[in-house]
This record gives sequence, structure tokens and C-alpha cells, in this order.
Amino acid sequence: MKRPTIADIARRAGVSKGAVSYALNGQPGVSEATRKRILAIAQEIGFNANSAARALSGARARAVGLTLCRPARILGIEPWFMGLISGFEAELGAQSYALTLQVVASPEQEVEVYRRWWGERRIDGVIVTDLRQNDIRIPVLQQLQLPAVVIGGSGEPSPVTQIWSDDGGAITEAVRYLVALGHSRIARVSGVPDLLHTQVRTKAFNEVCTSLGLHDAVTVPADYTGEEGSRATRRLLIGGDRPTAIIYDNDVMAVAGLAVAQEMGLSVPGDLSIVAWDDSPLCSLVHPPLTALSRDVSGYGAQAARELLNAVDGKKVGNVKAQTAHLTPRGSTAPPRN
Amino acid sequence: MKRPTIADIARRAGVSKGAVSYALNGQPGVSEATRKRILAIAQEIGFNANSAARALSGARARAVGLTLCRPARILGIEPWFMGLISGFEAELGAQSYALTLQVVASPEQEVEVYRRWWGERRIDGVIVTDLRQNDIRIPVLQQLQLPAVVIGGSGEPSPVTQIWSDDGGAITEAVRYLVALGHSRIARVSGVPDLLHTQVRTKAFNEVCTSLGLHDAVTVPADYTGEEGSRATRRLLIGGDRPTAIIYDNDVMAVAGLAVAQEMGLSVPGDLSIVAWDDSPLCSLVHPPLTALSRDVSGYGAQAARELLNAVDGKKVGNVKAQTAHLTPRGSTAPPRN
DNA sequence: GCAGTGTACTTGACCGGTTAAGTCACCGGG
DNA sequence: CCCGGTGACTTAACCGGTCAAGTACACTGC
Repeated sequence: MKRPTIADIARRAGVSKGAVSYALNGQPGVSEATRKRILAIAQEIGFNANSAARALSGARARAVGLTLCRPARILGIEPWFMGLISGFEAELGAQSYALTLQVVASPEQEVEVYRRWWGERRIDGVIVTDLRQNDIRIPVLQQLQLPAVVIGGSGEPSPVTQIWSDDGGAITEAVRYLVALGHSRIARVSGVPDLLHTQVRTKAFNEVCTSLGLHDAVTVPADYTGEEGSRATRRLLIGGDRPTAIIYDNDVMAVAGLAVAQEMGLSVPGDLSIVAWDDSPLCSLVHPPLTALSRDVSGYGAQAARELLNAVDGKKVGNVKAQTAHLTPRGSTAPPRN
Repeated sequence: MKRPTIADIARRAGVSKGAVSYALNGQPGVSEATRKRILAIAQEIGFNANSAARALSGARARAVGLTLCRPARILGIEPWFMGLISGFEAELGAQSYALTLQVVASPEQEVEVYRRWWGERRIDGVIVTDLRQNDIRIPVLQQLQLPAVVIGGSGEPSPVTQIWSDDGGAITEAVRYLVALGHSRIARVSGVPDLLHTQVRTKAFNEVCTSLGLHDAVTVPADYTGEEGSRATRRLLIGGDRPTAIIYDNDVMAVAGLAVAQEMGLSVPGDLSIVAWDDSPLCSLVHPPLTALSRDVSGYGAQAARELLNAVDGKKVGNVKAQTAHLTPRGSTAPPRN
């Protein structure tokens, strides 16, 4: 089956292919009657512009790129990324942009992928996740002048548009809630310490704990995986003065922490309260269901995609603050038993 | 920053761009010395062939497409898809093919996306998941002559290459294991009944149960979500003659089932044994860890990508049988308490 | 000494769009 | 009546590769 081209339309409409191009792109230069006729023919023969030809002649590639730099085993289980991707799609699909995905092993590889994509003119912009301090990707994106949005920065002024949320505020709310329930020994199991948003959360956690007079508030770094979540939880729970509440930086580690508590014969929430960051169906799935810091991950992704498309269109956009995660209390938090 | 083109290389090497093309593609027509020189220049200036230009002149687009037709909330939590995607990437990345993703709401939309991609010449082939009986996508793919591989068919002769695994054999093993432990009332919570692999599993489950004399073996259909998994489990457990073991078609529903059992005060595995299909870190995360039918999802994906690239290269490939899922016993299965 | 055969290139058409520049008919104003 | 302006097109160059066809030159064999 032959792919229809604008030449086919031109022939059937009895006009030149230039006229067809103008008609299809809503440009002036054709009469309304001709435009209608051309659009009808395009519709009839199922025409779709060859994206290669379009990209080649200087126009958009109509695709954006996303690199994921996490080991496969954690990518699979973390609902976060898929939620984000669904959000991108909702927005990109509506404007018939494609999403090109690449799983990589390191930030260096991400940079390589950006360079390749840029050279190949394969994409019009990229979505950057897992921002680090002095992230090596940012200068490269600037050098290549590749439109980009960063998901989850700190919200500070940045050369690249950021979609950020007030993680500090969210964690403060969680700590306040636990304190209100009567907890005074609160610990935290964090994500990868290199990531900027982990640092933001850690700073806010320390600040609120200090201001509330919780002196032994400790953060144990982990890496978002269940294994590390379990390990960190065990470390916290075997200590003499064990915490009565733990806040986890993602849902996977929180679920793992719950299992460790159960395995050690501790009751949740009786002996230990648990708060998960990033509410996902996973949190409501386990018993007891986990109190979580919820946000609309998919909406977050949609917003990022929207801003990226704006940036691609040359509209200069500044940082955008997304909805702050809010506490959704469920069965895993309660006043501590004495 | 200007993108380097073959013309830039040609100028620097003092040859024509045709020669550069031959050199870069390993074609005969240039001397070894010239080829080396050209490759060195390409390397030096960081040349990447413009994928649009390449695709336009009849060559490959060097991209494959994947559509995901599941609601966002289930996509996010199911480790299966991300595992699969990681597997694709491992293979595609190695051959510097890109993966283009699109989340859709219905098989009809998937067909539309295929047509659009084909018209746009955006991709060289597609990966098809969630095959149904008389799947409407298959004739379209044939009509468009779009290379494709289907993941998770029945293994029966098919117009489109299938990567399949012996799900019947796997479920038979699981049932035999439970019977050997002493169970006689075994139920199953299945995935979406329309999907071909669900039907294969249901058929095999019924057959092995009949052959082992288990007459009240029932399959409750669900949809892979935690909510449905919980509901199905409750339905099974409130009945008078409740099962002592349940096999779930995915890990998410199994985890949900575990929570329901705990919530109802039933001990797992004492009162109820649980087997999950598709082992993922999720299964080892909960307490007790779930006995699962494991397979190398990521390897499965890699194999599919490999076959697809073969199909794109015009090599005719037949159905490929992947590794059969094997039982990984963990803490959620034990002999039933009397 | 010259036809025949390679090898190592060059040339230029082509893929299917976009778009600047050109053409032509028609209209209104001076 | 002619001129300038505008609308509705057409023409053709261009994007950056690929590849068939053409060319130049060396070598080989009789």
C-alpha cells in the first residue's frame, strides 16, 4: 500500500503541491473553497504528512525525548515514572507529538543521548528528570539550544524551565501531623541523596524537626528500591530508641518498610506510623493502607509537557510551580502506643 | 550551534558527500584510508546523521513504536510494562533505534496511531501487546505491511510474529504445587478475559484442575487493578466453602488479595496460600513475600525487540517461544491448616 | 599498444515536505 | 486608460541524506 503524499492530493485537486501545503497548514495563499476541497481529499485518502520530510525542511520533528536514568529493576516498580509518562502523553497526544524514550545507565549517557538526538534532529525538546546539583546535562542543553523542562527542581531561578513543587512545605505538613498525633521520634528514609529534590526535602525535614524540638530526627539515605527501604527500616527499628514514625521518600520503600515492621512483629500503626511520599494505588493496596503525600503525578506530567511545547514554540517560560503534595491520612498513621 | 552534516565532513575531507555516505555506512566504494579519515572527522566534529533526511531517502526511520492501551492508573503500578520497556531499550539502544511511545484508550485508537505512524513514516515497526481474539490491529498491520511482533500470543500460527511463553504449562505447575502441599480448593483471579493469554491460562487452569479432580476450581475475572483484585478476593473469601489457595494473574492483584486476607483476619499462608503471576520486586516487598510465577520480563522484551528488528530487516521470522514462567516459592504458600 | 576490468571516487536525481519569489488575473482609483 | 495593489495561486530551491549511473585512472593480459 502506497503512502499518500501531498503530490497525490495536488494531482487530485488539480493544484500545485505548494498550494496543498498552504491549505493543510492553515496558511494564507489559498481560497477558502480550495482549502476545503484539499482538506476533504486529504481526509478521504487518509493523508498524514511524512514526519521526516517535514522535519527535514526545517519544521518541527513533532517529537520530544525523555531519558530515564534508573536501573530497570526500580523503574519497573516505581509507579511515579509511568504516571508521569501518562501525563506527558495526554498532552503530547492531543497535539500529535510523539514521545521518544530512552533508558540509560548514567547521566553521562544521558548527555550522549541528547547530543545524538540533537544531531539526528529527532526531537524538538527534552524532559529532564532527576535533577542533581550542578547537573552536567544543563550546560549541554544550553549549548545545543535544545528546549527543555526540568521536572522536580528546587524552584530556584534556573537557565532551564523547571516544573517544581513545594516539597519542603509538604514534608513540613507531614511532620506537623505526626507531632500532632503525639509522635516525637520521627525518622525519614530518603531517596538518592544526590538528587536535588532529596536535598530540598532533607533540609526542610531537618528544619521543621529542629523548630519543633525533635532532636533525634534522623534521615537514612536509600535509593528508592524496596531492598534499600527494608535495610534502612531495619537499621532504624533495631536501635534502642526506635522511632515511632517513619516518613519514606517513595511508596515502594514505604511498602517495604511496612513489611519489615510486620516481620519484626511490630504493629502498624500501633507501634510504628508510616507516611509514604507519592501516593499511588500501591499505598491503598497494602494492609493497612498507607498515609501518603499525594499529588497528581499525571497532571504534573501534563503540565511539564505543556510547558515544553511552549518552549519549543519559542515562548520563553519561567519556572512553574505545581500543586504541593498534600497529606492523605490512611490506616498507617495513628497516635503512638505508650 | 550548527548541526554538522555530511557536507561539512565532505568539505573537510576533500571528497564528495556521496563518498562520505559510503564511508559512514560501511559500503564499498571508498578506500580503507579514506574511510578511516572520514570516520575520524565524523568522530571529531560529533556527527550524527539527520534521522529525518535518512528516513526521507527511503532508509529506515530507526525507530519502533509501542502503544499502551491501559488506563493510566494501572499502567503506573504494573511493573510488567516498565520491565518490558527496559528490555526493549536494552536491545534497541544497542542498535541506536529509538522507541516511540503512545498511551491510548482503546484498540480503535491504537489502530489510528498505527495508521498515523505509518503515514508519517515515523517508525519501522511496532510492538503489539495485549492481543485479543480476532484482534482488529492485526489486519491493519498486514494491510500497511508494517513489521510487527506480538507479545504474549497463544503461540498458534499467526500472520504476525509472536513472542509467546507457555502460560498453560506454568499455571499447571502452580496448581500441581498447591495440590502437592495439600490444597484441594484452589481459586484463581484472572486478568481481563478478552485478552488471549488470559484465555490460555483459564483453559489450562480448568484442564489441570479437572484432571486432578478439583471440581470447585473457580476463576473470577478481574482487570489487573488492585481494586478489582480486592473485590474478587473478598467475593472468594466470604463464600461458605472458601478456597485455601488463590492464584492471581498479576502481582498487583495478588498484593491486594494479601491485604484483603489480612484485613479479614486470615493468616497467610496458614489460612490462605497466594501465588502471583509475574514476579516483580513487589512480590518480595510485602510480608509475607509472595510465591510467584517468575520470568525474565526484561529479557522477554529484549527478545521481542530483537525479533522486531529482524522483521524490519526483512528477515522472515516465525513465532518464538520464550522461557516458561517458573514457580518461585516464597512465604505465601504452605500446606493448608485444618 | 590497447581493450578490458577494477577501484575509487563524483555527479546528480530523488525522497516529501516548506517557503521565498514569481506570475497572472482582477479590481479600484486617479 | 493605466497603474498599483491584492488574492490565488505556481515555480523552484532547499533541507540532508542515499544510491544508481557516470567518470577517471591504474593495472592486467595478450
